[in-house]
Amino acid sequence: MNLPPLHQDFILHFGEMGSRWGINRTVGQIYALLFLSEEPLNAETITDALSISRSNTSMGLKELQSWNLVRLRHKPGDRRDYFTTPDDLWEIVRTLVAERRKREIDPTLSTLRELEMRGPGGDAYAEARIAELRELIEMMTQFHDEMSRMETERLVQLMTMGRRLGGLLDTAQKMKIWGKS
Amino acid sequence: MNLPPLHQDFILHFGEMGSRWGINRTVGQIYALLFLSEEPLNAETITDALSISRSNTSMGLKELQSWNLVRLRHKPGDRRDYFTTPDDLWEIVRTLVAERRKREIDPTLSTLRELEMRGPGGDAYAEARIAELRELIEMMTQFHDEMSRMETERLVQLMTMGRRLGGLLDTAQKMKIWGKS
DNA sequence: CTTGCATTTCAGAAATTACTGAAATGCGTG
DNA sequence: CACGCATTTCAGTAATTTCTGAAATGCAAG
Repeated sequence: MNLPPLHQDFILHFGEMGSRWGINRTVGQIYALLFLSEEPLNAETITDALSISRSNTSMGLKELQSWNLVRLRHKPGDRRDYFTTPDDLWEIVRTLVAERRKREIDPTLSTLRELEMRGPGGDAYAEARIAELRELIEMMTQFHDEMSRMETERLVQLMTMGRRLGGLLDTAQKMKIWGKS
Repeated sequence: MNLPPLHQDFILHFGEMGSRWGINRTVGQIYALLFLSEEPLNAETITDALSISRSNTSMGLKELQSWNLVRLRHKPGDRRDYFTTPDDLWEIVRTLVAERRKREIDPTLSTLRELEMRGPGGDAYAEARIAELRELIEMMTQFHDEMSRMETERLVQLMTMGRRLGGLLDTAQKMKIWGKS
């Protein structure tokens, strides 16, 4: 890996972090490398920059594509694939959340619903617990749906509200801006 | 593993899910088992229920304790340790978020800040990218701080606002409920 | 201080996951 | 349709993580 120290350290950090999430070190490093690069990079360049095998690069890129985290580009007169990350960081966050939801939340909801379908079976506590968990997850995904309907600007606005959130709820409630869901 | 099918399937599901997060299958299963149990369980019971080794149980419980995800209980006249999960699901979510933040977000923020400290080094794009990422993460953690200051009831209120969030922002802005952050 | 139970530690075994090089496939160009 | 380059697949190997049984530790009660 022969990169400027800044890139080097950034990439190593996200390699480590990657392994705490579901993705492996290499995939994290590839993403970090692309993230810092203004120009799209091809597989050969990535392979050299990270000192990994060409096939590892190929698998890593495939993984990133399955997460919708990289975009494929082409240069005129060059038939190699070039990869970039979106310029808009919020778009990256949205993609991450959406993909994790698809892979983790949705299957969990199906399982919980399936378990509830079986009806009472003797352990009322466990059944209540499962129902409660399902409700919580549904509530959070609905909230997320709402947030993802907002454009970036609005989201930033919401985020920067800082400590005014609680007060806002008060005001809204007094004004009956919304009713019971 | 000799459990009712409901418990069985719930536990297996969270075992699988656990491995997508940083935690391993066994730890996920132990947590799922405790989650469904009204009564606190001791290590011996868990070992038998999941058909794992006693030492594996011990390590799993240690891991869960390090995440603050289980509570230790004692029964009079019994010196074994008993474990439970909190009744309040929101508390569980809060703990999860707080711990992941401590382990993933905070170290990342330090790294990014350290990288920025090094000052201009030739790659303006990469430096801008890192700064932008740091700002995004800071914004999200501030938002999270705000949300975690709210009590459960308020949070549910916020979550169930459904599609009224965007409108609420409009209204609030018109009324100048908050200014620039 | 010893006994008896409960828990933890730890080194090695087992299982899983990641990585590589070589071969195969795909695909545009002449 | 064959050549050349780019990418993917895959079987074997390497590395890492998880799990176990045995030994060590801890600790309350007698």
